[in-house]
Amino acid sequence: MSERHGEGAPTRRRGATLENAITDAAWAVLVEHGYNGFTYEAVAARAGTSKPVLYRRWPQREDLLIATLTRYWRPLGIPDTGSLRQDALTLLRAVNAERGRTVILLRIHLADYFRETGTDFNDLRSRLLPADRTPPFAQLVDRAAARGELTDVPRSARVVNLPFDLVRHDMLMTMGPVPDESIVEIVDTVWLPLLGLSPHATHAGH
Amino acid sequence: MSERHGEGAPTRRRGATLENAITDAAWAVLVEHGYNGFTYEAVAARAGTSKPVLYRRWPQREDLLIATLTRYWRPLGIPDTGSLRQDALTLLRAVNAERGRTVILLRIHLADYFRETGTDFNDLRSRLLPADRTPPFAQLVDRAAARGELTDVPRSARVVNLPFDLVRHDMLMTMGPVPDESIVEIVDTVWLPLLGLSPHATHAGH
DNA sequence: GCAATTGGATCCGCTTGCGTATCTTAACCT
DNA sequence: AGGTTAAGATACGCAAGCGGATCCAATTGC
Repeated sequence: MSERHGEGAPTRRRGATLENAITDAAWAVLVEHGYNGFTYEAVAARAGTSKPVLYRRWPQREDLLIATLTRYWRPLGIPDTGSLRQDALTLLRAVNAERGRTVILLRIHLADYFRETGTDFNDLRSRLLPADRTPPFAQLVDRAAARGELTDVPRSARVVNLPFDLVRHDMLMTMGPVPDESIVEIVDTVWLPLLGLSPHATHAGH
Repeated sequence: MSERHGEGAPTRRRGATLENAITDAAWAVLVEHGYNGFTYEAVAARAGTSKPVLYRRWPQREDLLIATLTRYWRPLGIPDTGSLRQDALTLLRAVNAERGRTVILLRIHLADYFRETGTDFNDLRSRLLPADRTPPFAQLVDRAAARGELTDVPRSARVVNLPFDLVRHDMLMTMGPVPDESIVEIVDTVWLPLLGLSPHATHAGH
């Protein structure tokens, strides 16, 4: 900004305030222009600062990328409503709301990054998340079995993670969040029947 | 190539021969470097020719892209083996083999193209394929119902297309073809049970 | 065999982003 | 208050790709 804003004293950000402003701008650029539009010039311009400020903190583009993603990637909270169906719906809605853009970003817009660095989505995830816990839906199913809502037979990961995969699939196809009816449909007409439950045999119908 | 090759007469391609060589090179560049690496210079170099040759034929980058994709996008053949399970396996294997790279390319590497042009995957598909026929899996299910293999109740598109979606999902996640066991698993442990069939109740087991 | 095409090499000016250096001055510390 | 830190503007040479123009010669059609 070479312009003075209004007549107020020129404001100059520092430290964490500045870093947050920059990673916010970086995120916006990433979402709007993809990894190849993710240039130091674009991020600096968007953040209202200049390239040297970025280079001083993140010498490599990858450093800036990681810092940006870290700010926007939160581990999912695992719901516990007492009903498998409600747990599933709640979790999928959270995924849809919180991760709608992130999933697109990671899987699609970062494809160039993965190719350039020779890395993989899993490499990136292990840099963002501490450990590999059991997948969210496996936790839901385990708890439902412990409650007696499901019989305690082994189930394939494919069936257990099916709703997650289908929602992710729809997000990738539409490049955005998924309508809520799709989530309900996936749970009620695909997943619960496969597990041997009918949607309304459980408590807490919809 | 300013080098002469061996001592043979310098060969100069023309017409269709040249165009095929160029679109082949363009495809290779697209697969290896994505849409942003899909430059006239890179394609020309790869094809062993020069930029003006490309510009003479395809003035816009999009023209070259469409010409390239057209060469590599074939409508799927719909199998008819007499058994729903075999039909499904055959179709999914064909998708996996023929479209493994294409799906990745279209969905992921062309994300930048879609954003830049403001277009959509469906826009592109309608430029590559003539009409929108009924989806492949709907045809399989209709035929199975006509044979009496399935009862003739209405089924949601979600359930009908489930195997296609799951294979596509796996291809997108692994950025490549899917192991054959996944295909069998999807059909036998997910789809057929959902349709009310057990994998081996039909003829022609695996 | 000769003339018309057209493939292929080379060069142009332009733009964008890179990564760094320099300089000012606002914001903070003690 | 005075000194230190670092934000932010500006400029740099470099490289890649763009979209053409120019030129030569290999191929083809007649």
